[in-house]
Amino acid sequence: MHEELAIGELARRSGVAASALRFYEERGLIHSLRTASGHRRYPRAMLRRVAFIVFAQRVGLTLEEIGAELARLPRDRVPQKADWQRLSASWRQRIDERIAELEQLRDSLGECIGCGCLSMKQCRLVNPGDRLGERASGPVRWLQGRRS
Amino acid sequence: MHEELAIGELARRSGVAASALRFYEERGLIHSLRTASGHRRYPRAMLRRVAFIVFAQRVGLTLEEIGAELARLPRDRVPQKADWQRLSASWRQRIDERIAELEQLRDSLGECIGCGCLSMKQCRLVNPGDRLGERASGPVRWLQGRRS
DNA sequence: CTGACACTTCAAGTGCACTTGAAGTCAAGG
DNA sequence: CCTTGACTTCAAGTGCACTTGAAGTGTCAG
Repeated sequence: MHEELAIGELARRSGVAASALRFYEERGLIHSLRTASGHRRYPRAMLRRVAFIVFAQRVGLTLEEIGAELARLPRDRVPQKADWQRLSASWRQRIDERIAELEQLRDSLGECIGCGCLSMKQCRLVNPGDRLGERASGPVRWLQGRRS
Repeated sequence: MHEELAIGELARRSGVAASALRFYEERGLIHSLRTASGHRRYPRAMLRRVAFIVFAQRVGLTLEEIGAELARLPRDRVPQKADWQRLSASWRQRIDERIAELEQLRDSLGECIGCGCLSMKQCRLVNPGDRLGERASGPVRWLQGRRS
C-alpha cells in the first residue's frame, strides 16, 4: 500500500467521484501535490478531509460554507482529532435546529395542513422563530427564513 | 374580499412568487381557471394546496414527488381535512428517518470525524441502514444511499 | 513495443427549482 | 383617452454541485 493516493484511489476509498474531487480542488476545498508528469497525489490525511466535506454536506452546509470552515484548520501541520472536533462543534447547533424544525413539522401534520390556518394568521408553523439550517431552494415563508 | 384570487393575491398570501406559481402550474402541481381575458383565477382552497407544496418541500420531497402525492387527492370535490391528513401521513416516516440520521450524525461528531475510522472499515456512520429522506445532490457513500 | 487503463485539462452539459426579461394585453382611476 | 400596474406567454438565465465528453499523456503488464 502506497504512502500517497492517486485520485482514483482516493475516489474509491471515499466514495466521492474523481470528477467531484477535481471540482473540490478547483473550489479550493482540497489540494494536491503533483507527480513529475502532473498526476495528483494525496496524503492519506486527505481522506479525513474529504470525509469532513461529505459529512458537512449532509448537515446542510454549502461547499462555500465548508470551504470557510476548512480555512480555519491549521496550515502548518496535519490536523489532529481536536482540530476536526473544533470545526464540527458548530454543526451541533445547526443539527439541533434542523431536528427541532422537523419535529415541529411532524407534530403539526394534520393539524396545520388540514385546518384553515394556512391563511397565515394564527398558524404556529408560520413563525417558528428558528433559522433553518438546510439547503432549501424552494419557496419559503410558511416555515420562514430562507436557506441561511 | 373576492371569492377567487388573482395570481398576485395568491402569491402575496402564500409567500410563493407568482413566477413559481406559474411554474407549478406548468408542472401540473396546481391548476387555474381563466377569466375571459386569460388571467388566472384561483379558488380559495388553492391556498391550502400551495401550503402543502411548501411544507412537502421542507420535508424534502421533490416537485415530482409532490405532484404524485397531489394526484391522489379526489378530483370530484374540494379536498377535506381528512384528505390532506391522509397525504401527509406518509411524511411522518420520512421525517422520523431524517431526524434519526441527524441524531446519529450529531452523536458521532468528534467521534467519527476525529478518529481514523473514515477509511470505512468499522465506522458506524458508514452503514446506518436507513434511507435518507433528503434532497442531497452531494456525493454520498459515507452515510450511504443517494437522494431517495 | 503494444494494449489497456488511469490520468490530465478544458468546455459544455445536467437536474432541480426557479427567476428574469422581452414584448405585449388587460383593468381601473383621473 | 391616458397612464399605471397587474397580468399574459415564451425563451433564456441563474445557482448549486457536479458529470460528461473530447483530445491528449502517463503507467504498466505481457
